[in-house]
Amino acid sequence: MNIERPRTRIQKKNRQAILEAALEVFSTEGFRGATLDQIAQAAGLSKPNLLYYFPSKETIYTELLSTLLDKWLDPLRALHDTGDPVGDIVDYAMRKLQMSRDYPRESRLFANEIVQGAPRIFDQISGPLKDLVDEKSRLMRGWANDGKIADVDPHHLIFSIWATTQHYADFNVQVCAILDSDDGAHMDDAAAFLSTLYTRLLAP
Amino acid sequence: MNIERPRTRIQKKNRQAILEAALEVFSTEGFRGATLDQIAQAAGLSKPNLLYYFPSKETIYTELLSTLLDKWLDPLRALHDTGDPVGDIVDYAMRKLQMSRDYPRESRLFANEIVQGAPRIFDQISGPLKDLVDEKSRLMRGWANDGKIADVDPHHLIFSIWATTQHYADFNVQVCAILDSDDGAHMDDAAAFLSTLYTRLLAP
DNA sequence: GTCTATATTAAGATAGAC
DNA sequence: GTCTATCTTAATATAGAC
Repeated sequence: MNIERPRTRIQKKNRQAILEAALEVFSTEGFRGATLDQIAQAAGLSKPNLLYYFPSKETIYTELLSTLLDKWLDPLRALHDTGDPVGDIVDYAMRKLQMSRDYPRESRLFANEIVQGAPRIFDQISGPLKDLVDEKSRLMRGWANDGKIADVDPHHLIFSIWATTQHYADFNVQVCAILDSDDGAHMDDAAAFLSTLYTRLLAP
Repeated sequence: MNIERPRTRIQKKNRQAILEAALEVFSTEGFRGATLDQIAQAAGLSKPNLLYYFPSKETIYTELLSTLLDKWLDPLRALHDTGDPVGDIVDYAMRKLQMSRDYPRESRLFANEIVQGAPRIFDQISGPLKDLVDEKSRLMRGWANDGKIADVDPHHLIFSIWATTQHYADFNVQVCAILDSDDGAHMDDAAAFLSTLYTRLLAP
């Protein structure tokens, strides 16, 4: 307790390097497709050394998933009443689109997991995630009852915002191929389109 | 050439059983996650017998992908001018939603492939798929120029229709968990929501 | 904490009998 | 066409020296 422990600093640095490398590999290969060799190489460590920091491949993966889910839900948590409900919801969609632009690997990590049936994160989806969605759905329901936004199903509205924004991360290869566009060059067009889409839908 | 060849009938039946089993397994496990053991068992064949019909795991997978992509694009091909452009586009979205309801495994097969960078189907995306999308985008651009639909970016409109409809197949586990709903019980609500979404967007 | 070497499975694919 | 047996490789994980 008297002097600093440099070992801890090294540990933190290596753990971070591993999680960063694991995000890179898991997000493009999925859980089964990723190998510890790939992750170790990307992290600049040997495979046994990697397993010194995490007991198993599964542990790395689940730690990644649950850590990132929290960050992933920040935009939805931030949704609240500022006096302009339509603007609040459109802003939420824009923040989600920003997340897809800035953190596409996180988005693809979740996409891989959910598409394959959420075998390792189902509890967090049916628990905390569902609770948050239900809470924000009640908020939107209230706006609809007050005539502040159009009367649409809040759950399906949230699904559509997730789908349309995450599409630019999860299906990025397809989007770029069809638009003949580099990564992210089309994001301003996407923002304009989605802003129009949800503004017209929600106008009371 | 004189009498029928029962071997051919057996071959066709087994090939079909293998492709059906492979669709089931690949769509939930992804290419790397799926094993020939799983596919063989699901098809009711031994593993060597399976490899008598297809030379490799990769062959099964790519044959599935390219066969199904064709069927998958039928709704978009069917999009044409009937005199009611807004209705035509909404109908397209409804047909796509039907596909997600009726063929969720096909949707997840493609989702797995695209999310992971489309390593085995990229050529068909940047070729035939892009051509079809560009053609239908020109059609919609014409409608917008004639004032028959609102002036929105056709490519991003198509992306949003894909995203919102396929979401109900690809992220089905999450949708069901959040809605506390069984498979497909919410599809009518989804149809109503999406119909409203695109009708309001496109009204000139 | 990090390494080399290795144990242990699992999985794609083949050989060869029937 | 179908099977049993097997080859081969790759991948997770561990042992044990340093």
